[in-house]
Amino acid sequence: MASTKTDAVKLRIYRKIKTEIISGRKKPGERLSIDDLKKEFGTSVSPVRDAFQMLSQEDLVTIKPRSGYYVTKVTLKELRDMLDMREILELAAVVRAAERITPEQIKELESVHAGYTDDEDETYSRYTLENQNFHTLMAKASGNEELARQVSRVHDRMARFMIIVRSGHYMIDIHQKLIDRLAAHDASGARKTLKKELDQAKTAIMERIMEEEAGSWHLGTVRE
Amino acid sequence: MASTKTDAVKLRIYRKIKTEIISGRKKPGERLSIDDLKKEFGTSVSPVRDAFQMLSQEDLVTIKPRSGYYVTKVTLKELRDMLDMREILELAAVVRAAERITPEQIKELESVHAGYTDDEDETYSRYTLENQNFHTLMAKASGNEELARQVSRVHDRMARFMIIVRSGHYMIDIHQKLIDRLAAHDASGARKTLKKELDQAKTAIMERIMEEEAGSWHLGTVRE
DNA sequence: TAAAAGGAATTGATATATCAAATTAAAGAT
DNA sequence: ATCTTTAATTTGATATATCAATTCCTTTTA
Repeated sequence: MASTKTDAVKLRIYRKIKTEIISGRKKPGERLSIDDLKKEFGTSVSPVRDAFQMLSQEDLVTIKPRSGYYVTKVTLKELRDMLDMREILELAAVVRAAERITPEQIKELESVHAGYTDDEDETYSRYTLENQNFHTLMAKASGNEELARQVSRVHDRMARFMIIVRSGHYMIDIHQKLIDRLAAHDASGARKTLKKELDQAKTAIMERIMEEEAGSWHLGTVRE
Repeated sequence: MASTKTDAVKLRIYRKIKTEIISGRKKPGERLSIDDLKKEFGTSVSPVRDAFQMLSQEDLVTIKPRSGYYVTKVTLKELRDMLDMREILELAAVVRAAERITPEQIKELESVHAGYTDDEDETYSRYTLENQNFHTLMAKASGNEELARQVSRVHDRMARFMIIVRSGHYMIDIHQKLIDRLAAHDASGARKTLKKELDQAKTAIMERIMEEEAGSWHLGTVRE
């Protein structure tokens, strides 16, 4: 996953900006300057523009023609739509995965899952990343690559709102149960378990948003 | 939808190539030359590259770095995945649409549907376009804009394989019934009706593909 | 003082130039 | 004659230059 010397410059720039947006370091509404990036990477405008163009296609960057590039703002409505999308895609994926998952794929899920601990010192972003990893792997086990890619995409766009519910080992327990149900090829059990996790996550996200951003139209927007 | 003078050049180029790919005029595997496009539009390389970059993000164009831009090839597996995706997305959409569709949206669906006739003289592409339009409108009625966009995207990628089953007024009947069920806010009825249409379309597509492209790895690929 | 108009500065879009990789064709060896 | 190696050509990637729009600040006027 790391950048190699064969990678085009635009891909390195693309990854850098994407990480900054997903992690929340670059706030919605914030301007992304071509000039800054080209200086940072010691390149010209072309690769930077290519990178922005790609990110805009993923809805992470919004282009205001002849004006500038901005981190895409997310409205409450859009967040709801994304959470709904997540449910549609992941529930479809888990049912298919339960039918056809292989022992190797179970092992992969377990190895990602083993990375979790309930250690409070662990960084927030590490949990989010591993969680995203877990869910993407599950989607891949569905056998539908397009479905897996869409799951990953939705997670990317929601990453900065993702709240990992870890109270009382909740996450660890539920992921473990999900692995068990998948290994037993129990589709409806796996579906029910995942639904519980998704509901929990949705509630946590919406509650925190409502508290923190009450009265504000956009979410996580940069103050100007 | 037509290009206006305020549109950036890259958008006009983007639309042109997209139409050519979706309609099947540009065949999978076919090379798309920057030089040709820039001459055709009387511009320089920059807008053409931007357009290609956008299309590659939608999986309509594949970039081979330092080599060229090609119309994305579609394997049988990928077509299956897309048909599966279509089912996942559209079934989720129709259930939501049945719950919340407005009289205005019903009217919109009816007006698109009224465009259908069983006239054999009508062009194939007109049917495909109207069908895509109908299904996108339905997805929009779900209230989830992200869902609607994904439905539209999947239709774009599958457009050249779409076979409208019109024998015995089948399409007309089923779309009419779908409108009826939506208007009655009958979610399970609407779902069942749509499922029937999707199954029919899937079977028709797979059967024709199997016949016409038997023994070939890729679908609709340009002979070289 | 505030609003509007005009102009300067910033910045992205497009055009042109240069560079490097990849493909293809040609030449030589087996 | 065919396969391999190498050189030439094609073509995309990147860099630089120019153009045009937008933004923001200043100045003027009500």
